[in-house]
Amino acid sequence: MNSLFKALNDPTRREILDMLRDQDLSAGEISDEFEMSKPSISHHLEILKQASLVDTERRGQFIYYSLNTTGLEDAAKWFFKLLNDTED
Amino acid sequence: MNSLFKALNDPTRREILDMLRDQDLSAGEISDEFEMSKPSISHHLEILKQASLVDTERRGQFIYYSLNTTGLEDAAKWFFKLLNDTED
DNA sequence: TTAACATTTAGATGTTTATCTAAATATCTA
DNA sequence: TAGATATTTAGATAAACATCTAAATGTTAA
Repeated sequence: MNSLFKALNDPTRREILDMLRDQDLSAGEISDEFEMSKPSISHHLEILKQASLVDTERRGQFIYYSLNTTGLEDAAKWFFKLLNDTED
Repeated sequence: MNSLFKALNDPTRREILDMLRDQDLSAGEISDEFEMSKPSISHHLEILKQASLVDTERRGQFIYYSLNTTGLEDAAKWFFKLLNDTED
């Protein structure tokens, strides 16, 4: 759970997740959307990967990133648990 | 959204939220559950409050903390949005 | 009104994090 | 195989963060 919340605690990384909702994107395509160096984006992608929020797949020269919905569901469950069992 | 994810990105704060599911607790009662100084816990509580994850109410000498379910629901909605509109 | 208790504020310190540039690695194509 | 392109790794730096102790503030009760 630690790596998950760590990964979500950055606006750039949340925006990357948002971008991946529509389509898979290569590291370069993601990087193009930000005014930030490629190594920095690469670092953000690595943190998202460690948190099981994205998956990767090499296609030729490119490495494509996609959302890992299982990871997202696990995060959503954490909130459900907190909300559902709460005494009001 | 920034203060929300920042608040969630700490195991102590997440445990505090978990404790508050069952009952409201004073700052001291919360502090008793951790091997950490009272000022540190106070600081964590302040961050949870800024994120609208908890509310406070003074009762005499004590200040009681309770879960703010609205704040939690907003967080849950963020995950829903990411999950529901995703192309698979 | 003073002593005791509950909580927060202030200030300091070590660690983690986001970012950069430079260099390394991997793949494709001419 | 050499050059070009895509991505990551390494190393450095400044900012943010978690934690501590000491001091301040707020409340109760004798």
